[in-house]
Amino acid sequence: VYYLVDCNNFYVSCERVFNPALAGRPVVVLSNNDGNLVALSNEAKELGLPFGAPYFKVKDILLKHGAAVFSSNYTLYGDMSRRVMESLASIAPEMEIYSIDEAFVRLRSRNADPFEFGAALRERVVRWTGIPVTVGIAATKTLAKLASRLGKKDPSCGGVSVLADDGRVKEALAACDAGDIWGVGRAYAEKLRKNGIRDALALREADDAWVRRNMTIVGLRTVYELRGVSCISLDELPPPKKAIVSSRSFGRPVEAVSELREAVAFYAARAAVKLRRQGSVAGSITLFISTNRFRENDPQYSKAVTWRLPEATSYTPRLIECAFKMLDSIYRPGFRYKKAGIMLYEIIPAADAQINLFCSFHDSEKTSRLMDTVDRLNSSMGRETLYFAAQGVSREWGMRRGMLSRCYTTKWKDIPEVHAR
DNA sequence: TCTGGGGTCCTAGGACCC
DNA sequence: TCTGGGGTCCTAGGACCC
Repeated sequence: VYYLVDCNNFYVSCERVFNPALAGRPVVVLSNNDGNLVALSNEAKELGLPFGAPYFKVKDILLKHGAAVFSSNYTLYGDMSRRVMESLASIAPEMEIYSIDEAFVRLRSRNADPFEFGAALRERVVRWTGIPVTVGIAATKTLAKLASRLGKKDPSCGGVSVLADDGRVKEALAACDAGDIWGVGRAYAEKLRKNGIRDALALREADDAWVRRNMTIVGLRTVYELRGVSCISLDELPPPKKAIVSSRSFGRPVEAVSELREAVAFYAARAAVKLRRQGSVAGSITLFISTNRFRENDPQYSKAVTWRLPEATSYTPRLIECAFKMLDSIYRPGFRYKKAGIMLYEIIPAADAQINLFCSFHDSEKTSRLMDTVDRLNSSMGRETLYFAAQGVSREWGMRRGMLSRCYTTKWKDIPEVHAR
């Protein structure tokens, strides 16, 4: 039996844990740069605001209804996520962390009552973290996803939604658009509709050969999962990343190459940290820069370049040096740049890296110890305890986040104070 | 003025190898 | 008339997820 544990309006719930006055009010959390709505409380959803709406377009509605608005505080959400996952791990025999706010749990025991175990999972997370969750329970991951969706729509189920007997499964599938099934996106939903498959029950009963031909093996797996045949396994430990991306829009347009250099160094350094965290090195690096595509009357320029490194590395100074040269190769003056980013590819375990006979510089034990020391200082003493000067100090190009809450769980000076009288 | 940031997988077709 | 059989690697494009 699969259990999908899904946090309700996760980012909003994180804000509410430390700010109970937000209960019952419409609350939204914005994407980086205070760009779009990425999390909405139920009250905010009731105002008819769609996920992903640009903030500046819905600001007035939010203001009118007294909504609380937050910049995204990933330090807080990341730490709360860790707590939720640790709570689950304390009773889940097998578990996969699927995203920042979702985890799959599997229980093989035939003795356990699914509803009771689901309720236990839910109770533990709520009690230990204050984050409300919905648990969807079914025979496959895809059906568990559907179960949790239904659970969120039906407050009377108390946050635990079981989709067990086939009669109920059929009923639920018949009432569900095919496009709302996990694994069926916009394009496939449209294709299905054109072929007379509208609801998920019709998808489940679709012809295997047709599905295989039109939706590849991936689509066929989804169909099997709807039939109760488990095809998508539980991945208990995440596989190492094959690509690492670090990019951001700027808080304002950037024209000077000196500022772009800071940003590019900053992204390269972040990507390198992610790379080292999984014990890998990267063999190639991509840099892209672009202007603001929404400003149609501005001159537009966007360019990406990929270079192969002479030797795979995770050494930050080398990646920064490379990024600088790449920037010089594509930068053109006279444009208002809005975004830049670094991507790392050809990622392999550090121990497997091939040494280049013709390379004048090899990553030595010394450089890797240096990086290890920097990483450890930053993880124990706080982000950016040490960073490279090339990343810039004032970072005036940095992102806007004017409505940031405190880092209640990760910064000493932000810990909430409680006064008892 | 203002529009996010990460990722993965599959397939077809072409080039190449013995 | 009739032109083998078995592979790998790479790329672009398309799909999906949170």
